[in-house]
Amino acid sequence: MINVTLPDGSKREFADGASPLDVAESISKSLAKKALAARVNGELRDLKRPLDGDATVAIVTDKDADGLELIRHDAAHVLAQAVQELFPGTQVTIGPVIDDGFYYDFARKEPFSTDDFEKIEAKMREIVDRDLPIERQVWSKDDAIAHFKSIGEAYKAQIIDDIIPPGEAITLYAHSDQWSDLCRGPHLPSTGKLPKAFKLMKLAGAYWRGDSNNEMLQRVYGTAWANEKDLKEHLHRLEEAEKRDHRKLGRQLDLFHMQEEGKGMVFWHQKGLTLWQVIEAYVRRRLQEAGYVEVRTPQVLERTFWEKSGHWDKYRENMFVCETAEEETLSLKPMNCPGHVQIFKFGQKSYRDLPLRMAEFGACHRYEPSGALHGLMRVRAFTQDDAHIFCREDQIEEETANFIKLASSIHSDFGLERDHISLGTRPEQRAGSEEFWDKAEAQMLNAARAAGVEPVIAEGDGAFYAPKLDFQLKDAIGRSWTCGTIQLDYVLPERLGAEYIAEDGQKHRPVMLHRAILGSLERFIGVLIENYAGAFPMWLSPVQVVVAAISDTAADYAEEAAAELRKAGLRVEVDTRNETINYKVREHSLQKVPVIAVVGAREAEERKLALRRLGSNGQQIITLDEALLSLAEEALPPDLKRRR
RNA sequence: GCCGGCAUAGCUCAGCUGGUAGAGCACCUGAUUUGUAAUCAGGGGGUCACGGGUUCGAGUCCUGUUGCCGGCACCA
Repeated sequence: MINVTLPDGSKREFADGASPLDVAESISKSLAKKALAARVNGELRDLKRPLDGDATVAIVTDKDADGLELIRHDAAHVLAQAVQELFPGTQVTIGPVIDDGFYYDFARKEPFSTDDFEKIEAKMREIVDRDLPIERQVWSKDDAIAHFKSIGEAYKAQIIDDIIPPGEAITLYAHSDQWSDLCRGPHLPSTGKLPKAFKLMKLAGAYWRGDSNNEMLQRVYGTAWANEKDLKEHLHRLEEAEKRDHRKLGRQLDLFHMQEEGKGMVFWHQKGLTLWQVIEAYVRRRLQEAGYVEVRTPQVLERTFWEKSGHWDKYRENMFVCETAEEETLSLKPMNCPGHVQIFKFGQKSYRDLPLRMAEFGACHRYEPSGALHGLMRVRAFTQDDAHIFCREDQIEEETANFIKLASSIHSDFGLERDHISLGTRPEQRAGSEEFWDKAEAQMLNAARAAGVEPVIAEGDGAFYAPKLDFQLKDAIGRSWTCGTIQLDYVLPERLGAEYIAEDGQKHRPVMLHRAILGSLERFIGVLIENYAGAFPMWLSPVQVVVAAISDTAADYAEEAAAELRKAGLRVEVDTRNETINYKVREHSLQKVPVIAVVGAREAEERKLALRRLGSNGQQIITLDEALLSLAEEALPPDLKRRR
């Protein structure tokens, strides 16, 4: 006898060998029908796998997050079977679940085409209709390797060989006798349980085992949902997200453009630059408040300089190098750190000067691989809101914690929600002892916790000389970008000979904290555009108010009102064109101007403004004097608002 | 950099199996002086990304290059 405890706390008895499916059936026929898998003592298991003994059992259906994951995993398997049926000779490799769907990597000489998708999807539906029982099989490692080799699946054989410790058993999941795949499971009880709400999305290349030295496989991405409605909603969300694309909005709102001759370089138009300047001024105030000093270092420096810093050796491929008529070799700075060390080294520094927080809006150039370029998010010329904190070792934690608080406050002032903070730990290739890394990783973790955040551990993602914390923000379609980082560095001060006089009168080596809050102005503006879909809050909006005249009779007053608003510090445009007010409202609304001040004969007469807010079609008629006060107040950056 | 796709007017796009380029918006001109998301009429505008090739003839087919898009790798 097996005692089963259900989620509601009730207990039932079953014969030995009973499975979660029996449990589901004992509860209700409909539950058994909807059941996809079960959580047995917290572990996700196949529905038909017999219970080992007394257990708590929760039936998983497509309403659970677990259920959706199973559906996606099975969709990947069904995709693989469909592809192998349609394209014999194609080898399978791996097919995991990802956000919103799944992918499967195939090895096949001829490229797949998106034209094949329809055919593959039809075959997938056919496999669902076959309702093949999905069976869990336990194999020995050697048998499994021999099996996959015998059927020409070299990649599978290699995975098993590399990943599974010798002697350990592995599981295969078989779609009846038609198809099987190496898999930890669990899976649905049969292919018929897979909802047909799936769709193949895109085709891409991907290196075998994620290593660019390996051959490239063909990756098919798909999405899968519990039902047709969820699928439709997902596709709709993607369409909506596309409208927020910063590259599209950058053109529509006349913020910036890029062109062939300057790959990865931005031409900032007037409105985009205004946004930039507002952001820069805000960050400058926040840094000044937080005890930073601002500096500026040269754009181009001699090769010998970069040799000393170590970049010539380690980073050469990514540097823009140039030669002069006098045969000097120079490089555009790819980062600001070595320059800041020079300023630190200039003259003598005392322990009383520490921590020294040295900031620069530093324009850097990096020769990024062409395939990495992506709108404003990944460019070759960018401006970091960079700073280096020179401090003693015992100041690291406090400085790091304070930095995290400052960065969080700034991100929140911009209305951005952080996805997560990641702690990049020791990479495979690294400098420094294990003790050093143990200590450094603990310092970063403690500092994060002191600032009230629990970082997600990114194994092996640290810099080669020390761990780092990265602030991850998401774009419109869910891609995560690093905006903000703090990295510990003992190496550069050593290399470049930075030192200070301590209380003991001796020279000591400072530690450096590299840190940025926005990351780069370019990327940050890209994220901002997508976050707001171009409809910026008043304080960031390149144009805050458009004064639109209804007819020529109000034109003079419109100019006068605009001049007054400008005097109050607002960014204002006037529209006295010979167009209807409907046309003007539409145009400025599409340009996402937060406030349109409509003025006609009445307003001119009474010295008033009819204010219309973006996104509402009501209006607020107030006197020009009132408007000057209230709009100026509204347009104040968040930090200045707090000071009042 | 690698795999795949795409490239037609300022923008968004149409142009079937090769027969000599089109729409809407934008722009310019004129009329209209307008009350909260497109006033009407007329006009100008394209080496069809660039370079080779096939053909009587190429936007369309082949090929090379560049750029962009989606991934992968990279991002101290």
